[in-house]
Parts: sequence; C-alpha cells; structure tokens
Amino acid sequence: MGPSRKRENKRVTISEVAQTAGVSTSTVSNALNNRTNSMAPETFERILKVIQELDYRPSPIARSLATARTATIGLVVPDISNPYFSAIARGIEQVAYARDYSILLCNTGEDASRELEVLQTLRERYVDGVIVCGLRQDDAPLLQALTHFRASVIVNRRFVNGTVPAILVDDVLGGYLATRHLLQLGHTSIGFLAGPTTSYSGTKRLQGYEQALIEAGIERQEGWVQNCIPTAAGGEAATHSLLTNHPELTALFCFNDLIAVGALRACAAVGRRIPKDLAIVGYDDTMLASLVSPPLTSCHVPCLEMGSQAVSTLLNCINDDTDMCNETVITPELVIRASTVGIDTTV
Amino acid sequence: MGPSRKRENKRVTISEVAQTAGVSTSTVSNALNNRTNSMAPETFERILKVIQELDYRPSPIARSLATARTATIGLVVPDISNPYFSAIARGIEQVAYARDYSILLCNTGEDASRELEVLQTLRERYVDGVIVCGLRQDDAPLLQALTHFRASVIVNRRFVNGTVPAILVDDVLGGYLATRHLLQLGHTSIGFLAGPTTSYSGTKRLQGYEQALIEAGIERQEGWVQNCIPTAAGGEAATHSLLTNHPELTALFCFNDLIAVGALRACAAVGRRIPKDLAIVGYDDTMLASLVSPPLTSCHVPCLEMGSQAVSTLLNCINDDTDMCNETVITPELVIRASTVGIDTTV
DNA sequence: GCGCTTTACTAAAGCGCTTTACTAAAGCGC
DNA sequence: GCGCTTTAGTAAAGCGCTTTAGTAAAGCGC
Repeated sequence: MGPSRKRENKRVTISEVAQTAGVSTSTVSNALNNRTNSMAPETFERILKVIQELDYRPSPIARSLATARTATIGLVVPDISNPYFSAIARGIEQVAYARDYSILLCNTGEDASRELEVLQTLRERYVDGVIVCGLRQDDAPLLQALTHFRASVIVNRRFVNGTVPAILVDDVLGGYLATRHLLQLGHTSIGFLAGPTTSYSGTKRLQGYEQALIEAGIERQEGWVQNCIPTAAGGEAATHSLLTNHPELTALFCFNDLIAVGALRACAAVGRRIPKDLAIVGYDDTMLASLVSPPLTSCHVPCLEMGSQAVSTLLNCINDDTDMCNETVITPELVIRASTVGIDTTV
Repeated sequence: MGPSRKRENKRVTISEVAQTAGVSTSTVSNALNNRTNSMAPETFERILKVIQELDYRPSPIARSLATARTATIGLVVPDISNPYFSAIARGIEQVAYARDYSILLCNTGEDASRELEVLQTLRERYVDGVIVCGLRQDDAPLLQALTHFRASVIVNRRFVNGTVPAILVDDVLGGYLATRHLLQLGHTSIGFLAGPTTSYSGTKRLQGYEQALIEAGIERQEGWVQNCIPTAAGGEAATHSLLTNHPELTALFCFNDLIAVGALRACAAVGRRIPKDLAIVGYDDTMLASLVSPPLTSCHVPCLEMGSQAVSTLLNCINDDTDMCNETVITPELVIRASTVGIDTTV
C-alpha cells in the first residue's frame, strides 16, 4: 500500500499451518493433496480453515523439489509473432491453464540450432513435458534432445520411427486439395512456393501437389517449385522471380498465408489481376487469409484445436506414463475465396 | 535410445560432483556461481572438469528453493493471437532469453477477472516479476495484485499514482497525429472507433482525437465516437452502424489495425471506395496494416522495442531492487499509406 | 617465533514441501 | 479380554541446492 514495496514477503509455511491446526505437517500435506481417506473429517475441516485464515499458499517450488514435477510444460515455436503459431499457442495455453499447467514460452527465431538450445534450457528447468512446433532441425539431434523429457509432443512433423507423439495435419491431402482446386478451375500451369527447405510440412504439401498434377496428367516443370522464407517479404520476392522465369504460370499454391500475401503484393506491383491473371491459394487459413484483399483461398488448419490436442496428448503421456506414441492426424479443408474464384480484382 | 523411455532419470547432484572432485558441496556451489575470489585456480579447474565429465546440471528448482528466485518472469496478455501482443511477446522473449530468464505465458482471453486469476497463479509460482499488457481490470485490484511481486511492469497503461513502472505509447499524440492527418487531407467529419471501453489507451487516443478537432475548430458530434471490441469482426459491425447513423463521416480513425481491417470490409460490403468515400486510419501498424489492401495508414508502435524495454526495466527492478518507478514513453509515428492518400480503390 | 590477517576451504543448517516408516488407540470377532 | 485389523495420526528423512559460521594452514611484519 505504501509507496515502497518492502521485502517483508514472509510467506506462510506448511509448518505454521500444522502448528496452528495442532497437527503434523504430513497431515496438512495430506489434506492439501486430498488424501483424506484416513483422516477425520473434522481434522480436515480444521486444517482447511487454518489455511484460509492464514492465507497459506503452498510453494510449488518446494513441492517440485520433493515430487520432481513442475506442472509446467515447455512450448517451442519458431516465431510467436507468426499468426499460425500464436494461434496454436493460444489453444495450448487455454487447455494447459484449465488443467493447472503453466507454459514456458520459447522462441527459436526460425534458427534450427536454437531449437536444441532452448530444449536444453527447458530440460534444465525440469519441465514436465514439451510441445515443439515447426521444427527445422534434423531428426537425429532432435530425437536425442527429446529423450531427456518425461514426455514430448511434436506438432507438424513426424519422426520416421514415430517414437514421439505427434499432432499432424494431413499435408499431402492439403497440398492435393489446393492443387486439385486450381486444376478444376482449368489451370494447367501451377507454381508452388514451398517455404523453407527444411520444413517437414513443406515436403508433404509438395507430394500432394505432385500427386494432383500426376492425376491430371500434367507433367510438372522443375522450375515451378521454389523454396522461400515463410514471410510476406519472402513470398513477394519469390513470386517475382518465379513469374519472371515462368511466365506460363496462371496459378500459384503457397506454403502459407504469409507467402500468399507476399504473392498478392508482387502481383499488385506488376499489375497482375487476381485471380484472372494469377490464381493464388494460401495455407493455414490464418486470420490473414480472410482479411486481405482479395480474400485468400486457403487450406484451413484448425490451429486452436491442434494446440488443445497437443496438450491433451502430452498430459496423457505425463500422467499415465503410457508410452503410447500415437499420432493425431488432422484433416485440412480448403476454404474457397476470391483469390481463386472471385470477380477479378486489381489489387 | 531404446524404444521405451525409461524412468532412469537419475540426475547427477552437486554432492556427487563434490565427492568426485574431492571437495565439499559448498566449494562446488561457489565454483558454479563464479565466486572464485578465494578459491585456488586448480580447484576451480578440477571442479569444472568433473562437472563436464559427469554432465552435471544444477537443478534450478533446488536453487530456487534456496535462493527464493526463479529466473522466471510472468507475461500476461489479453490475447496472444492478436498480432500486437504476439509482437510484444516476441520482443520480451528475445531479451529475457538473452539474460537467462524464462517466460511464463498467460492469456486472459480479454477477460478482466482472469487477469487477477493469472496474477494469482503467477504469484504462487514465485515468478521474479511480471509484465502485464493491455490490462482491462480496474486500478485498485490490479495494484493490490501487483504488490505481491518483487517487481512488475505494465505495458500500455499508467496507474494514477504511478507506483508501477510502465512502458507507454504516447497515445494522446498518436490519436492527435492520426486525426490531424485526416484534417489536413480536408476531412471535417471524422469518426473514431474507440475499442474496448475499459482500454486505457483508448481513452488516451480519444483525447488526442478531440484535441486535434478542437485545434481545427471543429465541433465534435457525440455519435462520432463508438466503442467496439478490438477484432476485425467488431470493427466491421461498428463501422456499419456508425456509417448508417452518421452518413456525413468521410474519415474514420480506428483504435487498432484489426478494427480498421473490419472497417475496410464493411466498406467493401456496401461499395464505399477507400479512401475517396472514406479514409481510414489504423493503429499499432502491425504486420496487417501493410498487408491488407489498400494498405492502411496506421500509427506505428514499435512492439518489439516495447517488449525489450519492458524486460530491461523489469530486470533492473528485480536486480537493483531500486524502487525507481519510472515510465518509458514511446513516441508513435504515423505511417501514411493508401487507405488515406491512395489512388481510389474499391476493395 | 608470536600474534595477526589472509587464503582456501568444510560442516551443517536451512529453503518448504512430500513420503515412508512407524505408533497409539479404537474396533471387532469370538 | 486376547490377538487382529483398521483408523488417524506423527516423526523424520529426504529432494538438491545455498549460505553462514567456522577452521586449519599459510603468510607476514617485526
């Protein structure tokens, strides 16, 4: 209340509670943890009352030291300011909070080596488990790093031997749906801005893209596929170079919405009309997709649900200690908007 | 390595290190914490070697229990999936990580009562400090809740008595700049979509808006200002109602970019051209502003820097224990884009 | 070579919980 | 009323660090 916040944070301890209630600390501990099976109801009540009166709050640190649990999970993302990951993070936070777990946020800044670094940090912090999204690092070191955790879940990637539970989007399907949509609209020359070379989902989407082309009997040109960094700026630059080298392209499938937005801007710069001169499909269907103009046709991925699912899976692993290395595969759905079927717009 | 992750997480402890190195645990502790002032260099070396050999990692939990420090800071945001907050979060994570602090993420979901709840949780978790952004709760309970922390920093709000260090944007100036820009373009009927009623920054921006109008000798109509929830959907709905009730408006200043994007959509729906029929100014200059079409004129707020600044201030408070309740005021800058001065676009 | 400080350590208490092993008293069948 | 189980507790040993108080030996001036 006063102007200076004093250092008088004398916390109430369990022994004070025990003393006031006239019992031993172990009894208080039992009451706290609802181990009331062999405890007189009146004792229980009395302890609760004392706890309330003294405003006692058990120290999670002391508890962690004794139990080797922290009720904390680590969340590793490449970039929390990317709408895709922040949406997932939100889903994760929601259910973690509801289940009394806190989340420790780590941003790798799209730097693969940082992934191992932050995992190391999380390990040292004794988190109960980790959820890692959008991994860029190679399989072997990652697997090695993940073995140090009681539990871990990966989002948007799958290890070859499947030892780590994963939440996956069926990206082959997503790539296929996007490409087929463009094919059905009559496009025969379709480019793919494939995102980071190290992205697992990128390679899967490429497979879907190829599959659709093959199915349509179209021979894919080598240069139609181009990697780029997954930002609007990256997409814009890549679009310029792709369209310059392959003027025959009439449609573009993009690794994510940010890249697609970059493509939109690139078209605006050179006066290409969307979708008449170039149809564009994004991926993830983030907030962005419906907000830009023209709105982007995009492959919808339920980020929030993926986040919740990841936490559920993780907590199951942590608590049941079952080694069920399951995989949850989420089916994406194409959301069709004006960037492929709209009235032509010059952006 | 094997297919099943066993429970053999026998951690190396400080006593094992001490024993192997032939010293006491206190000496190892001193070595660990670089208290080498009175320690033989060869002892130090020997301990380091043993640490390396045994791959010893001190337990932060045990350390926390002994020192009453957790090297963790709490971050409270209304909505991590809002680009504005995720950008701030990124700034925070960056410098916190660099200074060996971890961040505990809490999302309140724009729910004022959740703010107190999560602060309670963070308190129980003994974080060393908290950074709270975009608070909606009233002053009194917040101040009360914040006193429980060793240190705290608030972003985008200022308590009347200024007892808590704050990182602020000069929102009066921002509102003024935005409005003056519109006035200079010749607009005389300018609406303001003011965001949540409980937003501190909202009221400040309103002041700037009013100031600019007064300066221009324009009498502000009561109905020109309307509150709305700070999302695209909220902005869209509010724009419809505002324009219906006040068809005289030729320009709109929006509380944030999301609302502005909603306004853009509302205009598209009724065929209003931007900026000819309606000029629109956003706020925050998030990624969104430059990506939508037409690109939004917006008041630029350096989110990353705000985040870094918040952490720096917080860590200063934590470590120096100085009660310097300073305020960092950041000057926003108007970024002019096509939504106010562009070639007319029908979106 | 006697007191003094300095150097380089150690022993042990404590941080605030959980948990294991133990006990005293009550209940119960016969 | 004798053994047995059940009930309702307690005492104390950790968990893995930090830190305080203390000590033995070396260095030093004179």
